[in-house]
Amino acid sequence: MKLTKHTDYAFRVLIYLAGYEKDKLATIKEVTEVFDISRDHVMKIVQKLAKAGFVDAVRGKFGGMRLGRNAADINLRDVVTLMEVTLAPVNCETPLCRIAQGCQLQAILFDAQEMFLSHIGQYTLSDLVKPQSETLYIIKALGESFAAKN
Amino acid sequence: MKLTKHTDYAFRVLIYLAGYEKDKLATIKEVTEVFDISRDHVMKIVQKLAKAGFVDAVRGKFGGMRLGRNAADINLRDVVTLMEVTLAPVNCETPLCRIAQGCQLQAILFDAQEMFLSHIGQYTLSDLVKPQSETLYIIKALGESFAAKN
DNA sequence: TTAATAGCGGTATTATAAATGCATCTTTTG
DNA sequence: CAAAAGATGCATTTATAATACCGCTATTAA
Repeated sequence: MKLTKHTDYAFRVLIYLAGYEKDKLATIKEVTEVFDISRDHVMKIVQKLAKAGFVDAVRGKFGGMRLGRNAADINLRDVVTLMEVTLAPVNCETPLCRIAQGCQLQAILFDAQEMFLSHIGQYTLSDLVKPQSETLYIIKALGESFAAKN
Repeated sequence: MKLTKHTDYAFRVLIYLAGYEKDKLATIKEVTEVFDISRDHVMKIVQKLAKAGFVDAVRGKFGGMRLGRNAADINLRDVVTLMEVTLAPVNCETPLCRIAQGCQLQAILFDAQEMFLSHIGQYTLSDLVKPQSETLYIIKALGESFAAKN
């Protein structure tokens, strides 16, 4: 049930970017410092998000990243399925479970997983960073405090 | 999202016991051999199940175990919550996430988890081992083949 | 045309937690 | 009291997530 930190961090990055003015670029360094995660780690996550089109990464001096599409078009389910390597709740195949054939539990667990995912699928990034929200306020403050130091 | 093998194995043990005649005892050894899991491992799982009342463990010679209550009274959600140590999809507290305060994602993920659990909660062990089911047939066969060898 | 900035990507290492194994105990019955 | 069977604590191994390292490529300004 527990999601990996990759997924967790991916959400943090996306939320942070969603709080930025559209088209303004945030650097890896900024995200790294704001969330206190290692540069390399943020790098991997951003690359994955970039490949999936959730963020645009701009190389070179004055480069950085921004959302690759509108926050309202970034479905949270898609982020989870992108970041999580193993989603299956159980592995009945290797090694093969002696009672796998005809086992009713598999279907129940997979349906439950689908319930989990489809609930998340009801939301987009824009639901996490609403106009007057506390989250937006906090992000702005973090961004400003970073800008002041640099 | 992935459940631990402890949970997986707990289900296998319960399913196996549910296929037994009521009050007839199965030994750890039998479960061990039938599912090809180590004795020590099965032990741990059975002990946890016993403490929760899902199985009755009978010590001493001619001991063994049986279901601690009717299969229809063993809710699958309770089994999962018993066996899984960490159910929380994310940990926003340690270390504290900079945007935890007012974060909408937490609620969404926890609600999704609740969706997962409540779907499982709609079923009991009796749904996994129905009277004419393939599962019951397989269990019986496995039990007989074990008995023949011992 | 080079220095500085910033993202890319493969590989290696470390940390954590799950999975497993070991040793020794108690309980029950013939 | 011996054999069978479960109880329990601790140690070890393994898997995988998390992190770090290193050299690369792209872009821009002096």
